[in-house]
Amino acid sequence: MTERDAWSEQLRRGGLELAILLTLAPGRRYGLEIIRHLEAFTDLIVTEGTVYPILSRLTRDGLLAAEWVAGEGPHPRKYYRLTAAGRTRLAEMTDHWNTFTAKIARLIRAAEPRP
Amino acid sequence: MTERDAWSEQLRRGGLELAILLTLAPGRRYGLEIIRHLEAFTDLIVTEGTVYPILSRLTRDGLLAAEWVAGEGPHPRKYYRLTAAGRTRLAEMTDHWNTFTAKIARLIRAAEPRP
DNA sequence: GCCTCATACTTGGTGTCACGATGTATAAGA
DNA sequence: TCTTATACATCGTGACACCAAGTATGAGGC
Repeated sequence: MTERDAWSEQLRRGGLELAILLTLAPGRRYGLEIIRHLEAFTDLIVTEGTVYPILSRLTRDGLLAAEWVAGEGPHPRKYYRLTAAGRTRLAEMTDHWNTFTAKIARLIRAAEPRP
Repeated sequence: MTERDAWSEQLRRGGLELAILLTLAPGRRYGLEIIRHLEAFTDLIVTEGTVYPILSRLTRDGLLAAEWVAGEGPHPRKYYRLTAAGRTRLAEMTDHWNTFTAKIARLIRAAEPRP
């Protein structure tokens, strides 16, 4: 299904992981907070079923550290923050992102009708 | 395996289809030619096993048209060109790409240490 | 005429991953 | 007590790039 926007889903696949790490760069945040921030700040709609698996994977890989905090809200929250490894990795990924988008941008310019 | 660069592969997934369509925007090209052009023009390394399935899918979806041409090289070549639908779709995708990268760029700026 | 070698396209199997749906738990408010 | 909002977790699914191996064609050497 969803033949139309199958591609945009593909596109997100690469970007979402980076987007989540970037969201955590300024400081710790919990799951739903990340979702709301992404939507408010970039119009990127992501659901829980998408974000939680990514957060789990990033934590398992040592890029994030998780910490339960109770008493702040109606429900205990699991806060995530970047580890040192996560920060290093984020820098690498940002770098990679920039060079990759530059390549695509170059193709886009080459594809435009001659000016 | 390849835990390290698993992400960069993910990133390519979204961009490759766009990159291939962009490569075909100026005119028709055949499979290996697309691979060589991407490598020469953008340093993007893609193998046959990656490109041909994408070309098949895009053709099946009506975005590309294929045509066998013999006598040009040592082997008959299958040339691909954008259809009208493909051109429309390419414009949509380019648009989508631009807005998406703008969102990530915004996150990157927000993640930088305050200047 | 045979044998490499480069060209060119094809295909099957594999692993990864976002996404939707569903479920569980907690506590405030009516 | 019953609803509602918050918050996190997970299973199943389908899509898809990638690797590897395979097929076909003709040119050049000897």
